Amino acid sequence: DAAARRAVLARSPLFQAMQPAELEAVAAQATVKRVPRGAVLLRRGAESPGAFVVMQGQVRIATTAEDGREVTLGVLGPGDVIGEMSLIDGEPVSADATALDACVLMAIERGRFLRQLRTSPDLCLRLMAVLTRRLRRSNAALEEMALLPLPVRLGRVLLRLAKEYGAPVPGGTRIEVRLSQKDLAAIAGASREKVNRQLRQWEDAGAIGHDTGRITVLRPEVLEELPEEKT
Amino acid sequence: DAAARRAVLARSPLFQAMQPAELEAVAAQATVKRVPRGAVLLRRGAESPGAFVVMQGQVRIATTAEDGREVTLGVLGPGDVIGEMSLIDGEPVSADATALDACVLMAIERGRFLRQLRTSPDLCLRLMAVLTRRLRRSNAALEEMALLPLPVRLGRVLLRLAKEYGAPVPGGTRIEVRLSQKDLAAIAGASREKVNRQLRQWEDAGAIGHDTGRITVLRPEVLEELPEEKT
DNA sequence: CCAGCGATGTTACCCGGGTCACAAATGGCC
DNA sequence: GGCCATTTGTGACCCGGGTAACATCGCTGG
Repeated sequence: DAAARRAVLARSPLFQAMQPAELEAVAAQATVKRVPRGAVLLRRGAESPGAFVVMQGQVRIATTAEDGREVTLGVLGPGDVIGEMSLIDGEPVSADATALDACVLMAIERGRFLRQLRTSPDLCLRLMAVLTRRLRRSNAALEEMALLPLPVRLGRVLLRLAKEYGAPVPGGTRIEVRLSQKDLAAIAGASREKVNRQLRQWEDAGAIGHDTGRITVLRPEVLEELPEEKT
Repeated sequence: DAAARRAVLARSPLFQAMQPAELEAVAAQATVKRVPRGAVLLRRGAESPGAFVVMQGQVRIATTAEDGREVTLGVLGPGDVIGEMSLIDGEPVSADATALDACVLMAIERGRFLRQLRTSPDLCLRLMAVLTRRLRRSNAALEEMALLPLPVRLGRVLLRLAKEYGAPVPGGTRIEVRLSQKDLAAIAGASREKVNRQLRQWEDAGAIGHDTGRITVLRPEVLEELPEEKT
């Protein structure tokens, strides 16, 4: 549906503020793709299949080592772009992208998008801004991983998810993403067991609640203020 | 010296392959800045003072927590750009940049550079490629930090430094960057003591050597092949 | 020239958090 | 409804690597 496409594009950090004509051009040429939960959109090592703009649902970006342990680099939702890195430099895809939900995506073909980039400095600048934001976040994650203990990291993950994908419910904010404890562990960079214990502890303290696999943040301040420094 | 400036620009991933005329324009308008070892080029939290292209020397990008512990996000050398992130999105600088050597830099003024970006899609694409490469590296670092034990991480750090800043000497490759063990620890994300032990161990095994604060990689294969997985 | 401070080298100790090994609950899905 | 697979919940154990606390060795600058 063309109207829906435009609506998503308008909210996207990449395409927002684009001239209506250009926007129309993008929306018109893009093909919409529907995928079920669990679908693999990008596979590490593959050639760039173009990029996608998420219209509905969430996508998890992660890498898996040979021994099965994995690290989640981020969770992206409506308006976000995936696969743009390989699209830009032509290198192989560097991480796997899998759908956490049933997703609706807009596929962007490589050559066409590159051509569009060449004609639109504004689009270029916005894409740079997107890359820059990712880089900032990646660096921040690296710093946190190196300096902060697990409970703090996990707390921040939950707060961020609540901010980005949260819906207000009586008494708190419900995270509308389907994430298992294993997923959370991969995001926070820890073992599933540790995550379980920490969640349980917060639940006992009334800081969070959960049902049907979704977590609700009840008292953000408890997750926020944890011993960043000791002594 | 204008010729030297052009030479550096020509080797830079950002400016290489630029039209001679454009290149000339950039080189002409830029102001050269010389700073001593230890000089702070960017300070976290500051407003963007523009960007710099490193012409000579090395620069360390790092963040410091309040308690003094720090994480080094990267080491940049001739041809590399620093400060471009804040320049692009106008957000405060997110990491500190300090000179590891006496450095020669080319300062790029923000407004002017943004204007130049608007007129040159090629420049845009190359800047995106630079950002993309950084993002790939940052993600890889995150993954390594989460999954690999310290000796492997440190080995990779040394190999990378040798590849990027190494000079061939009889029997090996000498890393021509002045890095203390503390610096290495901050790069590998570990304690100084651990780094010391590991280096000593490799030195005893004849894999590396050192004098005057510089490390020489003698047998790269020893640093490469370490137990990535343990059964 | 030598005082002093940072960089190195080394040890003993301790703890966060990972691993292993389960039991219980949940929830798709025929 | 019943079955199998994935999730969740917990305990015991162990180890990598951080911390603390030093001795020594250089540069480097006054």
